[in-house]
Amino acid sequence: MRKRKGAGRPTISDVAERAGVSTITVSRALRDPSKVSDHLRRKINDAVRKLNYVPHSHASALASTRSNVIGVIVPSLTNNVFADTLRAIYDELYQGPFQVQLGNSRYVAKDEERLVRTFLGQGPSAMIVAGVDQTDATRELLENAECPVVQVMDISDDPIDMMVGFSHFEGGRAAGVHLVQKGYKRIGFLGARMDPRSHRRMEGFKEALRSGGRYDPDLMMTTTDSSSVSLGGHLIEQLRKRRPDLDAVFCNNDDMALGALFGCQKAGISVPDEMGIIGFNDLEMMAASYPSLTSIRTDRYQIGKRAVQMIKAVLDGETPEQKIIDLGFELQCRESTMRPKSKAR
Amino acid sequence: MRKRKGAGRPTISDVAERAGVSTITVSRALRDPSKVSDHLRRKINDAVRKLNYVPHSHASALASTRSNVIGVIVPSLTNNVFADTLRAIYDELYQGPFQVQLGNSRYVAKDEERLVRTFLGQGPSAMIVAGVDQTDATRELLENAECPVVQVMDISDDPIDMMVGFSHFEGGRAAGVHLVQKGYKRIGFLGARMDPRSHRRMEGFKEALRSGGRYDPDLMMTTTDSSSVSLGGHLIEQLRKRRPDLDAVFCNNDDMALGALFGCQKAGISVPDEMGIIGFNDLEMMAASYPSLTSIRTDRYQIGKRAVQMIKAVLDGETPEQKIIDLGFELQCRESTMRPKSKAR
DNA sequence: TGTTATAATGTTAGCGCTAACATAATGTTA
DNA sequence: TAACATTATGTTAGCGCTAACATTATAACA
Repeated sequence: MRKRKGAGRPTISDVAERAGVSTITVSRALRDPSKVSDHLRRKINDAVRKLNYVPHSHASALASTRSNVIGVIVPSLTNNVFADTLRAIYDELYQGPFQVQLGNSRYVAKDEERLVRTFLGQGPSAMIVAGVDQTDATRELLENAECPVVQVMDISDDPIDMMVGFSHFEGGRAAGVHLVQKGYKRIGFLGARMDPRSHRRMEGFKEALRSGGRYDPDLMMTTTDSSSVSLGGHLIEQLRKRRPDLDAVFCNNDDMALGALFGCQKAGISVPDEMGIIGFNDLEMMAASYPSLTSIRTDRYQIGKRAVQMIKAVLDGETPEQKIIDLGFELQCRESTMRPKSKAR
Repeated sequence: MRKRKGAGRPTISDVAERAGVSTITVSRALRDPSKVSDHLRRKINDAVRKLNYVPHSHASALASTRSNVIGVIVPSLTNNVFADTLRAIYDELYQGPFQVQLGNSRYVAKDEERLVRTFLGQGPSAMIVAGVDQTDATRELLENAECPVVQVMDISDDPIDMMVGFSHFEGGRAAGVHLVQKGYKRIGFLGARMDPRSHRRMEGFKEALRSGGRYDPDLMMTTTDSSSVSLGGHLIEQLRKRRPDLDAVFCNNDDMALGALFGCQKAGISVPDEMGIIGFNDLEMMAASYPSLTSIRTDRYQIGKRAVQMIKAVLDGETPEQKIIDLGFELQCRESTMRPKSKAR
């Protein structure tokens, strides 16, 4: 006897036998109940319940060459920014038949490549990847993938397939313009992690400072350490030690900005009078802090939502009217940069 | 002609043909290279590269009745607490052959049940679920699952299979004991979301207050709204309006605690002199804030790590020496509860 | 040198499901 | 009621891979 024993779980044949029908009828009853008469459907559902039958998704995927899996690759699980987008993706997929396959590239391009390769092996229905800075190999893999691909969080003029995001360069520029307009003179930059998106923010920021005649390379402080609240505090302390005349900073992200605020409070420097602070992303806490913190609001939730909507549309055979969606950003001006006019030095 | 056309991607037979070997040899070369001679292995690897072959994981899972998928179900994607555990799980699984299948139950027990059902359909190698408050049906599904199951973040004396976490009741009690010891008199509780874990924290907290003769039900303020920094500010404002004599609060979690701090600063109430604040989880920001915030430190990363280690051990045929791992917690006493002795009213 | 253990490769069948076609049951129309 | 459309169900094969056994090449040993 040379039988293989399977997983031991009930199969569709067990259900079919118990319900007195063929397997294909069970298959149909489960996938599209309208194709099966009430009479049989009831019998089948009973059998399913009795046997506690759960379809074997791998078998289904193999037979139908469709997996209903959407691969999502983000660079960080702990960064709230991606968490919001991820939540939107899950929310938007909640109803449908799709499953999310989530990968964490940890900001390492080679890891991303590995993940893309693995995910593509599952014949995903679609792929969502963060950013536009894939390796050439990753790009090629995704370009040749037989499924819709959406790059999220960023935009460029050269999408692999589709894109939803906003311009980090412009976001950084807006922050710079704001600080210049508010009358700050010695304007610095605090940047942690410094992934490609952060770099573009910094470049936009620098450009704004140059245009405003306020660019001082000595005030740009970056590190590859990952961002945190405490790091924001440390960096502003260091930068002030080097340049006590510093009077404003644009922080790489909101954690850093909050840390910078705490750092100032600890040092007895008043925000916004002696120090203007602006962050990036506008996490929920920015409005709630005291003083409230100015930030560049980005709609991460919307990004995830639109990405999934685009994917659904394409899978439904529609042609999206635009391949690139720029969701923009919005400067939320709050107390941390509300410098009284009179105080301008 | 009645051929089905497959996904169009190269299959293992294409590789076998090109390398001039049988499919099983290719299969072996990819899964366990030591079982194939150098000579053939090289040929096979060449063919794989030439054809850009990626194994079809569904076919593999079906044939081997092993999926190498570990199902993980968390109640929130945006809550940092789970993000840390999740990151640990991904980190710990990084090397091995395992894939994570992540589900978001949004704190809804029925959704969790649905997810468990779906995940079990993929014949996972293991399951990790958050908490111990599953529905009866979910419990039954998991108890009958033919794979290791680890409940994380919490502990009870009645595990489905294995458990890694800590006692929320004891954590809450420790917070209460701390505030009583510090000499605070009118001690309140701010609770958002109030999922079962938060409830146990509150119960432990109440017990400590009762023991210390400081329990006042009028000072316990809860809401089902999801927690946030701004909510922490609103709740403490409301509670102070109701009871201006309030002099300390234990917050449900750290976001709430930070919000409470900002709320006090806004109202001109000094922390810790006029108001003691203690949070739960000890997120990174707690140590960096000003004043720094006392919290109950929990090792979420370690929880994820140990969960995966237990799973790996079981899958390797080992019997874990303990089924329940209590990782405990640690009160981090910081400025926000450092009330000068003299100030006690 | 023949016998036996070991390593390397191949053959066959089947994992559980669904696509594609086939057939039977029912409804519709003139 | 014949002729046809429509709906409901069944039969068969195969998705791409690997378990289990079979065979052949190579090493080890008396």
